[in-house]
Parts: sequence; C-alpha cells; structure tokens
Amino acid sequence: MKTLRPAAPAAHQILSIVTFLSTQRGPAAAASVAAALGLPRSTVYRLLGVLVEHGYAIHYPEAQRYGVGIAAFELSSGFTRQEPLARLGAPILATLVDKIGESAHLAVLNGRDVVYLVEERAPHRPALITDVGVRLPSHVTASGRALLATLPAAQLRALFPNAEAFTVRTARDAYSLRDLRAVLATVRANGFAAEDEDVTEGLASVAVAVRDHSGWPAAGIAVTFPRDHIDPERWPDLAGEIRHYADELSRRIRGATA
Amino acid sequence: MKTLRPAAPAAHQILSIVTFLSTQRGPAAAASVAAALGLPRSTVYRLLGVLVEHGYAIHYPEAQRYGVGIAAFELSSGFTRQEPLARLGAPILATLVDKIGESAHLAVLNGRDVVYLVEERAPHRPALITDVGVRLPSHVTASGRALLATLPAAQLRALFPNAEAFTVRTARDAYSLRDLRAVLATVRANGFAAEDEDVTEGLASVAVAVRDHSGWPAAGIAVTFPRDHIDPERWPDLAGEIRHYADELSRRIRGATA
DNA sequence: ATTAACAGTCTCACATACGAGACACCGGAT
DNA sequence: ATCCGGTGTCTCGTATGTGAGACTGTTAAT
Repeated sequence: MKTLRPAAPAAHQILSIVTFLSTQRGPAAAASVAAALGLPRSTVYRLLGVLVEHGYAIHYPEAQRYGVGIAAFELSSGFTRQEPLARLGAPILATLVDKIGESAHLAVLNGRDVVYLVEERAPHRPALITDVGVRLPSHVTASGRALLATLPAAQLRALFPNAEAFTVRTARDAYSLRDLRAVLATVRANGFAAEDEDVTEGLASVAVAVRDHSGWPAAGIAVTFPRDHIDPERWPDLAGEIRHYADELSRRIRGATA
Repeated sequence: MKTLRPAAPAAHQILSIVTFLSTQRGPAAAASVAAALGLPRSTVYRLLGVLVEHGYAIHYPEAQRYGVGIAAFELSSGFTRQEPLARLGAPILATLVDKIGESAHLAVLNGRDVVYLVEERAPHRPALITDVGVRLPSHVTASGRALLATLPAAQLRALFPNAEAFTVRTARDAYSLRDLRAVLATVRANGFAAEDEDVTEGLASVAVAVRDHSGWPAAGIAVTFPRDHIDPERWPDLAGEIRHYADELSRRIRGATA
C-alpha cells in the first residue's frame, strides 16, 4: 500500500500516542508506548513532552507513567464554551416553563451525546434523569434528535459510522443508521423532534433546535412531561410554543457571540 | 527561561488545531484555523488531513468546514476499554443486589466524571438518576469518591487543578481541592466511600473501588438506597459486603486482561 | 560492591518534512 | 462573458526536525 505522499510523522505519531494512552486501562510507561507503536525512544519522549505541555498527557513522576491529560477530556466537556449559552438560556427556559407548566431543558450536542446545560423543573412534576451536566446518547433524546436532524447527511454518517456507535447503552435502543435517518426525516418533516418513553418510562419530550448566526445548531430546547398529560395530537402546537422561545434564544446568541 | 531545543512543530501544531477546533462553536474553515493560529495554509491542510485520517477531525465537504471528530470524543468515552468490564461486572452486580436487596451500579472514572456502565435495580426500589451511560461529576458520587481516594495526590491535583474544576454543575457542590482531600481522607480511613443525598434527595450510597492487576482503580461498585432504610452505623458492614464482590470482580478482571 | 535494567536527557549528522507559492476548481457577482 | 474570493492540491529546495545512540541517574537484585 502506498499513499505515501502527504506524511507528517510527528503529527501521526503524536495522535497514535494519545490514542494508545487512552486505550490503556491506567497510565502507561514510556517504554511500553515505544514498544507498542514501534517508535524510537527519543521520539517518544519528545512527543510525550509536547503532549504534556499541551495538557493532553500527564506525567506521574512517582509512578513513572504517562496517562491521558485533562485537555483530552476537555475536548468533549468544553463547559467554558457552553457557559454563556447556559446563562442566556436559563431565563428563557424559566419563562417557557412558567407559560406551559411542564419541565424543560437546554442541551447541546457533543460528539454522539447531548449534554444538559440547564434544567428548569415545573412545579409538581417528577424529577428527571437529565440533571445538569448529565450526558445521554443523542439519538434517544428529543433534543438530541432535534439537533441531529439539522446536520448534513455526511456528518451523520461520520458520527455513526457503524452499528457499534449505537450499542452499549441500554438494550432497548438497538438502532441502525437507517433507523436513525428515518426518525430524523420525520423530525424534519414535522419541524420538531419527539421522544416517547425512550428515556424514562411514563415521560415524553418534544424539542426544537436553536440555530446560531451561521445556521448551525447551537442547542436544543426540550419540554418533558408525563405522556398522558398531553395528547400526541397537540404536540405540534407545543412545538410551536417552544419554537417561539428557541427563536428568542437564537436572537440573543447572535448578539452575544464574542 | 526557554527550553529552546526540543521542538516538534508538527506535533505542537496538530494539538493546537484540535484544541482550536474544540473551542469553536461549530465547524471551522481551514482558512480561519490558519489565521487564528498563524500557520501556513499548506501546513494546515496537511495537518487537517492527518487529523481526519485519525478521526480526530471531520471534514464536511458541503459546508467546507472542519469539526472535531469522534475519536476526540472517544478519548473520554473509551467504551472499548469498558465493555469487557461491564460484561464481567453485570453478573456480579446481580448477585450482590440479590443478596442485599438494594440497587447497585458499576462505574468507571473518566476524567473528572464517573460514567455508569451497569445498573442493577432492586425490586421495589426507586428509579435512579444514574442510568447506564450517564455521566456525573465524580466528586459528588459515592463510586467517584471511592475511585478518587485511590489516586496518588499528584494525579488528584492534576485532575482538579483549580476551583473551576469543581464549578458549573449545581450550586450545592461548591467544593475546593482542600474539601475534596478531606472527604477522600475519610474515605481512605473508613475503607469505603459514601454519599448522603448529594446526588438525589432521600437517597444515599456506599461504594468501594475495584482494582486491576497493577493496583489501579478500574471501577467502583456502589449501592444506593433510601437513606432511612439503613442506619449510617451499619454502612461499614454494608461496605464489607460490597468489598467481597468488588474483590471477586477484581479477580475476574485480572484473569481477563487481554 | 557490582551488575543489570530501566527512566529520562542530550547531541549531532543527515534524511526529509516543512512551507512558499503556483495551480486548479467552484460559485457568486458584475 | 470575466473577475474575484474562496477552498483544496501539488511541487520542490532547503532549513530543520528526526532518531541512533551515548550518557546520567536511580532502583533492585546478587
């Protein structure tokens, strides 16, 4: 096999190293990295140094081991980025909840997951799985579906390249990309996303996406309620309500994009 | 005071690029990457190519943008690593729950969070926040504390370098590293970790760590119960029970480490 | 004390990866 | 039609990053 042309050894190697570190149960010795990847010792030390500098690896001197650094984890948690969104979203969610009397969330897409940034619980409503900071597989949640539905096909494929991407969680969401695409097609057709006891028994949710100035989905707003409180026929109306607030948030985001 | 010599430009740059991509709200244009980081165009394209190859970036051709790839997210979700753990842990949890009649989980440490891999709910017990796949800040959960307590001081410091590391979630867990260290000290003294309404009102948990062959904490087993069911005086006994099963899992892990 | 194994640092000659810049392409204005 | 601003590709000379290996320091075994 050729494809020799565009090489950048240091770049390749450093990515191999982080990947390797992340597959190890705990921190790994420099030598084992070198052995596993077939790299020269001096190179490994140099690159580990760079990784540590950037926070993608941590060196534990007493153990003489190297582990994955917090920068690597922050690639996916990025709360800094989301904090303004949460600040802008919270008051809007509050009025939304006041108006309709059911609980609501604000969530963002993060890899294949959604992360919940704000939760506003309506009075006399059950506690929800989705506390702030919780992360759930996007394809089973209403806000996740609302967000996924806005993505181009290519990206969807990239996010869920194989069946494995769907597995692991509970048994009940045995999905395929084909299934997901069907679900998202109805989302686009309806103009809103829903989830009916896919997350918690007895609860359903309706969600819409909030777009930023470039049209990209910045967040999702979902309302969750006991499923027998609102007839499915009325979900589109509910979605309409939500969209009103989503648009408001959308407007505020555009203003505040630093 | 410069550490002049040991540079590896491609390595530095590629890390800067992923970091940059992750700070952008949505995907970014190659040109904006070059501009933001002050890098030559050809270099940026080459490195983006490498990132895409490794799955750390995705290229959206129709949008002509580059975004963070799933490999980056998998750095922290590392389910590959955890799947065997879940397989081995599930039957053990089942017998544990049978024996003591309360719900239990298996969780692993992941950056500053714990991720729940297995949940075994006891009959007639309330549903829990911690469904499978859910992620919570480690320092407020029992299993998280059990795991954190086994880490060397240096790593703890590395995980929680500043006050910010603790923030963001709910207001009630306004922690400092000092506080956390105190909590972990009692965990070590008691030989088990506990959590009393720190996650959900009315519920408490007791947890112990499962160590792998190198002594590293591989997972935590926690039992969660209505807090008035079990008197705090009896928590140590409960912890003893759990430890029995933790040791069993520990033994199985050692055998199965591929 | 001696040896050995291993972590981490440093140097230096040479192969080669880097980056300037040219080129091709595409879509939107005019 | 022609221009223009933009993305992505490719080439090629040379500055420079790479990696073999020597060196230091530490721990553990004999």
